[in-house]
Amino acid sequence: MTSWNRANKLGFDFETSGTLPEYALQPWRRAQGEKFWATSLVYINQQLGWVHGGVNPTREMMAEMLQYAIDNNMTLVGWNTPFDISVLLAYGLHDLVMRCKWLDGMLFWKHATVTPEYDTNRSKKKHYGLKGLVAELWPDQAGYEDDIDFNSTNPEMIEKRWRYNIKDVIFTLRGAEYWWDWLTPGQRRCALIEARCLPMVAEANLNGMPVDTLYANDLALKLNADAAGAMGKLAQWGVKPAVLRSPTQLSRLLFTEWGLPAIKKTETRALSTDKETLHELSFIDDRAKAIKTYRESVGNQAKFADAPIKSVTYNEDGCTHPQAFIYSTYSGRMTYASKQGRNKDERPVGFAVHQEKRGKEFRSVLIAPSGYDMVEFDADGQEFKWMAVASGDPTMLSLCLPGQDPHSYMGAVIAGRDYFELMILVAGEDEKGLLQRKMGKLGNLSLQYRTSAKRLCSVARVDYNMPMSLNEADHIWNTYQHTYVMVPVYWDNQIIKVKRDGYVETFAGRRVQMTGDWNNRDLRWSLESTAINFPIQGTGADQKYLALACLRDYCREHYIRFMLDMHDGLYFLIPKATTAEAVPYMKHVLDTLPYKKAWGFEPPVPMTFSAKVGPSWGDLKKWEG
DNA sequence: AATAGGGGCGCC
DNA sequence: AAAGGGCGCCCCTATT
Repeated sequence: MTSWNRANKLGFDFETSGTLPEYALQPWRRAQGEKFWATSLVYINQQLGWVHGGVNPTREMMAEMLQYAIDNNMTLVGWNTPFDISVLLAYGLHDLVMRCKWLDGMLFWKHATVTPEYDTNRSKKKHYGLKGLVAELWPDQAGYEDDIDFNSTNPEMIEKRWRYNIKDVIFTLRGAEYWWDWLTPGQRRCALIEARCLPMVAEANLNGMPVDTLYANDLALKLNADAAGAMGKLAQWGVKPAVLRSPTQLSRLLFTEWGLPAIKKTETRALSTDKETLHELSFIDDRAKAIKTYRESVGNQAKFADAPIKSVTYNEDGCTHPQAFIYSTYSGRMTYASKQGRNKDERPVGFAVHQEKRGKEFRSVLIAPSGYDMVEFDADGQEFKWMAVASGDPTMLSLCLPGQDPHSYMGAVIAGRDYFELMILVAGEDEKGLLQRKMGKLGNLSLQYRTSAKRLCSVARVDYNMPMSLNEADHIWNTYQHTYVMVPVYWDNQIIKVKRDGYVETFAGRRVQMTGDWNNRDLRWSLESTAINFPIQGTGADQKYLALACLRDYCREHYIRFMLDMHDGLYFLIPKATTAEAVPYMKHVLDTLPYKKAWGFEPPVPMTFSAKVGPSWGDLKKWEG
């Protein structure tokens, strides 16, 4: 990874507008009778010292820029580049876009400086915008964006905006170069792989995902009926919905008026009214069960039925457009924003797709566009495998080999029976066998990161609805410690190492600064947990970006669209006629990702993916190739 | 009226 | 003393 070469970089930036000011950030409005447009495009060849582009840029002007970059083997450099790429895509330049190379200065800045949030300022999330960059690096230039009207058609303002646009590109190039210099070779590798995914993320944000609004309406009605049913049971007690929606009022009702026993407290020492509390209370009082049902139904309706419908209504294109951000977590995972603007000005472009409940009932809300199959590639046992690699635990590593079933193994150890015997029972769908495997799965998934027996017990009871005593939880906890002996050793060693180094790295070289106050009683546990967790979770993120990068060309050649990232699951839309050929090919690419070449590290166990195909998110079937 | 923060909860 | 981590969104409440 060499030093920054100005000769092969082309800085660029758009200014945009729309029939409403907020449409300036919604390129998908272009397809709706051109309610979105670019007001200005600047691209700069720093080496040759010229500025190209112009105000009211045409599709031809944009194509010219892309063709120039391709012909001269130059890389386009932007700031928060997915947005600007989605502008180009909205103008119909898909093929050229996918053939170009892209970078993002914001991405470098993030890689260079990211630190866990609690390590710096708990309340203020750092922003990595261009204006913030200028304020930090060139404070005398700060405020250059003042008085810019992005929507005005006044000739003076157009001229002013053009000069502002030029400044943006200059700062973009300077900022990208500045932060590139900060990066270690490993960080540069990761950032470049991530940058390969920029146009795919731009495409997903632009296209959004079709919502089955009829289905979503039915779901809303059903959840509404569930809530009404629960409310009906509570009516004789004079309970009002508003009370159930308010933690303070609910607390008064449960513990003062009804005199039910307290289960646990919140961080601020109030009596908790959460799901676990209601779950435990439901064993002694049916009213608690009805309250739990009511709260879950109401919450799920708002989040997963009403919100998708609202976004489709707002977007006017039958689609929901949660906006993916590559940069938003320190671990490297993408997150999705459902809204643009804040508070009263909120624009509901999407919904909380990342939190979508598991299960057909909810996930059927999202469907493939006509002519496409929805395809999911899921990284098999991703966190279990990376923990096996990180800890070097021989038992874990052997369970990552083909034909093994880690959950059956753990279940067998917990039950004190033979592993292969249990595997046979599970294969025959024996009820007791399946239950023992489920227990093993719970242990494997819950105890990887220093969870206590107490918490394990709660997860089992509340989330899995499994009866479990604290004694049984203790047994599972102890079994985990004895089964994967190197995992607790990894925890200890990792804490010492990260404390000493002042940073923590993934297997790929992604890095987070960890120079916080390890002696602070309130911070220590969090810092330690990040030290343990980051190599696992962050490597998963690196793996996802590598996967996307390696699939990009194939997707372009076969009109396959990247749709959604769910951390260890990647979703694509594949033209139906292509699916039969594409799925096995893409699976092969994913099963043989070039880790050694990309990261300089070859995982000692096979990293495989499973494919699922179907017409909607709720109706995906395992691909039997 | 608008905003910030807490409680709670969904996913990985 | 006890403590998995990472997020974003919904709702309510207190504050200004």
